[in-house]
Amino acid sequence: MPWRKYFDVDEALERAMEVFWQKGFEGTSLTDLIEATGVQRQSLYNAIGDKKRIFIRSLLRYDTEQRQRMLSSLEARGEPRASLKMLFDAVVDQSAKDINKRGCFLVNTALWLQAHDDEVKMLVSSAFEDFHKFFEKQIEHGKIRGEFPSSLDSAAVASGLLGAFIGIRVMARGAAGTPVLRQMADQAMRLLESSTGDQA
Amino acid sequence: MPWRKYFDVDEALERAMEVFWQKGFEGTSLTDLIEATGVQRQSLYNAIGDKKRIFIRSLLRYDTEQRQRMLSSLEARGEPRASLKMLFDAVVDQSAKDINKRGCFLVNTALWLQAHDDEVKMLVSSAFEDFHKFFEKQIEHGKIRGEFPSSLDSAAVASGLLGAFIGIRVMARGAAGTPVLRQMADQAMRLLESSTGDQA
DNA sequence: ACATGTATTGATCGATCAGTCAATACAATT
DNA sequence: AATTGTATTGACTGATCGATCAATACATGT
Repeated sequence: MPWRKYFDVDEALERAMEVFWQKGFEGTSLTDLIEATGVQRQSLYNAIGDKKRIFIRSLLRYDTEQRQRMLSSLEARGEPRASLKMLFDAVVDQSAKDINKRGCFLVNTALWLQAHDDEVKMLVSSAFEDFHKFFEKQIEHGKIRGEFPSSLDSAAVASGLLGAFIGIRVMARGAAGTPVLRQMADQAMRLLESSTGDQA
Repeated sequence: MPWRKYFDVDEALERAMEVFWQKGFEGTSLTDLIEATGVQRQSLYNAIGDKKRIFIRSLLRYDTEQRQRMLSSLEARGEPRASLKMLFDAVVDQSAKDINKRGCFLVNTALWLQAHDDEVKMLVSSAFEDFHKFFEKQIEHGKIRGEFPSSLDSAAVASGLLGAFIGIRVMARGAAGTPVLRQMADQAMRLLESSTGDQA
């Protein structure tokens, strides 16, 4: 019967993800993917599919390995304020260290949703919805624990945090230095304090 | 002597800007530009330059006509709180109306700075610096006028506003609906209120 | 009316793109 | 060891990319 030995698809996807992450869909050629994965064209097609499919699989991998893993580990701590602070600190830290200035694969993709089909749009949108839900849940939990003022509009503040997060990720790609990113993160945390307008 | 009649370079740049704005540098082909401007290849090369040059001229045009015009008109009002509110309202409004979901040309470009050369990087960075300065000046002015609490860290809040602005612009490209954008804008305005942490 | 010299035009360049095909390599089954 | 059938390999497809060339069109200055 047939030859059953494959190259490691997961490993290839990991490499492909890194390339797409940094150079985007249009900026990445199949030649780039071949060089990065060490896998020949036809083998990629056989094992995964065409370029769009490789991209989606890569994005999916990022979503589960980076975003979901991060969020659920933070969720497990049970200390909303500390978790949110850790999240924003981690983003700034990560951006400062990232010499390639890759930012966030999901955010990078979100800016060019029009160029992609509905499958990618759904993936990105639901990832951001998930992100929003995470923020909202943390805020709700924090309000119960007395870490945040109960006057906060959890859903609205969650949107604010999401926006700030994305802003940081965009600026981290090269348009701003670490100090500004740090300020952005600090200001995001300020949204969790009660403000003079809340009582109105 | 020579034939002195040209096509309208400014008009061509306006059309080119619209295409680059929506599809990005890599997503736009010379054929796209020719169709959009109605100008032949060689004429574009003669009058403006190569694709990179057309892109830079388009981006420069956007920067002066959209960003600078908006900011200086807001600056002229002399009412910082109202101006900042108008800015964020305008962004949300504009995003809601924009059927093509173009977002902001500068933000779109900022996410792929690595693909561009230093000239583009400088252009985008200084545009964002300018944006930051605008926010900071408005906050400073508002503090003097008593519209904002003097306890605010103007530079830090300016970073927060810039981050929020960018976040809105990114999500407006398709990953979120108008209600979420509105929440983001409202939360940005909350950064201008005094919060419990300010006195620490 | 003629000469001048730039603007425009259409054809075309080599490079690269995503994707495919046919030949080969080789492990598993008999 | 011969057969079987998938994995791999490298050559190749037409399309499209940005950019250039040579020929033409034509307003201007004499």
